[in-house]
Amino acid sequence: MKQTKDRKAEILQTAALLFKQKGYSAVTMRDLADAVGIKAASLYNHINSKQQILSEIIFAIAEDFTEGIEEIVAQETNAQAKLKAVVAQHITLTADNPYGMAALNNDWMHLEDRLEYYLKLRNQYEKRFREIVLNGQQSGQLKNVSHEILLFSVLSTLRNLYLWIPRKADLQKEKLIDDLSEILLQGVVQ
Amino acid sequence: MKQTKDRKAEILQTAALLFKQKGYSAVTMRDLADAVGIKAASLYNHINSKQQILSEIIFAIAEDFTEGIEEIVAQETNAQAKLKAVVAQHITLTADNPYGMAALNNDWMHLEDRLEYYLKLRNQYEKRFREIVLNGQQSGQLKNVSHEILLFSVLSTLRNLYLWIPRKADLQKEKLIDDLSEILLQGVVQ
DNA sequence: GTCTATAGCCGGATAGAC
DNA sequence: GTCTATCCGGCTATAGAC
Repeated sequence: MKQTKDRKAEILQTAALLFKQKGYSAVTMRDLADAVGIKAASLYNHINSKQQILSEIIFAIAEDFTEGIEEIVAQETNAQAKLKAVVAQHITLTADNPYGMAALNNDWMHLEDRLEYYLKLRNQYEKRFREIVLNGQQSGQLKNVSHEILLFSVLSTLRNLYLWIPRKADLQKEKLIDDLSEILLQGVVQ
Repeated sequence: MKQTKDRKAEILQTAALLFKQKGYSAVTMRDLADAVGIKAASLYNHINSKQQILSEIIFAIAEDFTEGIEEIVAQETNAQAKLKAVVAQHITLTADNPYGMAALNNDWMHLEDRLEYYLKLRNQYEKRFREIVLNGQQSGQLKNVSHEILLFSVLSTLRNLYLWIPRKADLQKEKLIDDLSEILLQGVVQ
């Protein structure tokens, strides 16, 4: 009834929502089919396997992040501006696709054939982020605490945005970028 | 061969490790038995069900957190000291049981009978945390940004410690408490 | 306390009619 | 493009021997 392309997008979107709620392994093809309103066997006219669904959801986002941080690193701005740009990127990509972000964060270990490629992208992302932090410390803009703790702390918050953003119905993106950057960069104490 | 009590502790500990790696649903009783070095059927001499394993892992920690934050709230100290005490509690409990923390964070939705009790404990914890933040804002110690964003940001980092602490073989707990409190409270900019 | 064997159910995926 | 029917393998859990 529906066109293949629309239906496939609907399947991927619904799958991402279910993966967020229960995790990849706990979602069955029958669960997914029910949520879409068709029978499990019919899913296979649009996708080849459950594994392919996970892979498409994850890499659509992972590649955006990798490209985005390369642009930020290339900017001729100071470390503080680069960190704010990273915060903005996380907020923008998470707001666009919060359930996909959940899969990226929580279900990557269930990737099979493309697990190595995922790990490569993630390591590349963290390497670029680390460069920004180390440069900021060398130039005296950022505190000389362990860059590992700094990286862990900021990235933990950014990676968890998917838990928080969908609850804000009327998301004021620019305000969130300003407020969260302020908290992460300047702290919470008056 | 082994005593029931030792074996049960070994099973719970091994299960927590496997749950961290793949999530509750993707870990089979055969996986767990293999990792312990016995056959799947033998697990049932020590535990009643897979569900009971998850429940015991999660509530052992969840109750510690709930009790701990009640003590912190009751302290006669300012908001900054209370927040540092919360950071210290998270670091201590995570260092004691990092894999259990993973289950607490990622697998709680697979609780069946005791899901409501879990949600009650979690809501109580967040309520106490929110009280600390709101009091700190009213007394002028903490910035007047949205307390929701502040809470989300700090709690995201603390809840992700389980990903980071096990990688630090020679964890210097007191130093980590100082450094992470500094970053979360005072920010990263010089 | 551990084993082998197996019950009974549910998982992903395919075949073929419409 | 969706359906019914089904394969077959893997799942949790139990029975009963040692």
